[in-house]
Amino acid sequence: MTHDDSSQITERKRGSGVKLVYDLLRDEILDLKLSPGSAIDEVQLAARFGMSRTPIREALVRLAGEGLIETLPNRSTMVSNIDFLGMPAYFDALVLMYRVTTRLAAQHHRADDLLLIREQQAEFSAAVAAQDALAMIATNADFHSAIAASGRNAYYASFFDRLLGEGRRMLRLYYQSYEDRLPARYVDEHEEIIAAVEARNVVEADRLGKAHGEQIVEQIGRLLTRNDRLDIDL
Amino acid sequence: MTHDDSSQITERKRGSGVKLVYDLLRDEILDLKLSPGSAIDEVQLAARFGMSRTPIREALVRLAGEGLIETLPNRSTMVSNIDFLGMPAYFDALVLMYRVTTRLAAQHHRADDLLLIREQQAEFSAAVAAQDALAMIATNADFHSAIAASGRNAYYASFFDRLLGEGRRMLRLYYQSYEDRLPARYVDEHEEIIAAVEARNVVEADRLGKAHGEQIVEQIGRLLTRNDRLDIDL
DNA sequence: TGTATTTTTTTTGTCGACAAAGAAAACGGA
DNA sequence: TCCGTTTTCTTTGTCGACAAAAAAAATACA
Repeated sequence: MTHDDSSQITERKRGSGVKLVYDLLRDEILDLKLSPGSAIDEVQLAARFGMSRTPIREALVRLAGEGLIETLPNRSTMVSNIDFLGMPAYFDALVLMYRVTTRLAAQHHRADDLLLIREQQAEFSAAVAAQDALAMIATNADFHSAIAASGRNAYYASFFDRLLGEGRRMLRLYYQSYEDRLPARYVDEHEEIIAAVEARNVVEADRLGKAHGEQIVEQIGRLLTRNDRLDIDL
Repeated sequence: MTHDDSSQITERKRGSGVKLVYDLLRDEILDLKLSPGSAIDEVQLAARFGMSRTPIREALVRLAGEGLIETLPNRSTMVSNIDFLGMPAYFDALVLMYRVTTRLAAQHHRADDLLLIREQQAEFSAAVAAQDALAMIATNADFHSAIAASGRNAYYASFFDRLLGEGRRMLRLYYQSYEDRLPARYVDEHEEIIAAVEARNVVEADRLGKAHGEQIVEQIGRLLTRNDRLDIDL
């Protein structure tokens, strides 16, 4: 038994249960609290949240729609594995979306967007200062999500959100091993991005978005090749 | 009453019901057989398919995940409206994905991919010859989906599929009004794209993808401005 | 001991029922 | 007749139960 939240079986409002389960499970998956490949038991979840299987099931269907869990027909459902083979494709898409969303933000942002963006940047900065890896990862995603939202293209924004979500799991691996060296640089790069967006400097925003994305990709790539070497050395 | 399929309440295999309902509803929505904004009644669907509300509900949750239907809390669920205000953003994303997927296809396709692509092109060509608007729209999407799949980037491919799906509804409007003029040109452009992909000519594939996308966007744009003028003239 | 077959157990997919939340209709007072 | 209140009706969200599928365990047989 790893849970002791039996005390919070309080009255919930009708219809709120699904969102509750969905949000919590999503976070646990993306933070690697639920490890990829581990099984998910509907009955156990139902007991844990003090509700029937029906709303649990609905939350699982939604998560499956996002590719975060996989459901074998008639048999167990499990947390999706991280697709290491597909990582080049992932990075390609991620960098492109960094570029496109930052560029569009420079073009289409409105004054009050910057407030929200600065807010996210402040939270990211605070997480870096506090050395809180999990918070760093989440607030970094929120920052870029806010940039994307200010670009006023819902299609890019939702696609980017999905990529960032998937990326949270890989970043989690990254921060687990490297132990907080470079995040300070990301804070500075974020500041540069904000400046370029505010100045409506489209070309510079594009360049910074691309560089920022490639930066992160390179770091993760370095981690992975290091892990490969370890395998060989054993 | 518009349905008379009460005869096909045959034995289904356990677990197949959801997919059945999902696929059918999805097609009906994208073909505009279910008009945007129209209400969806769970009970009625359950009766129509001869099953309980539970699997119907699961199919609806999935469709909601793709944005094809909208669910107001505690109140009715309805087919999503086509977001005309968001169309510039949509076209922007669509053209970019035309480019990227065609480009990647030229880079990464394998020999047997071309067979599938040519198959889809043949079906599209047949639909054009038969003047079957609905089939044209669906097979056109399938063609570009096959191109994207051969590019070996699952992230782009699934995003593109979603855009193409949403686009089917707009194309449906388009073909309803214009009555089959330009489709023949699209067949030729598809052939050019296939040739560029097969020759692994990345630059040409990129150019053709972009041109093909902008072509379609321009046509739809023309339709919409014409409609605007009609409104003013009344 | 090892393998094929049957039985038990676990877990999912589906069902019918019921209560909550709105919407629509019925009602009443000015 | 109009407007606010109450009552009925419709539709959703949730529940507990049960049967189908597959896995795991038990059994039989060589």
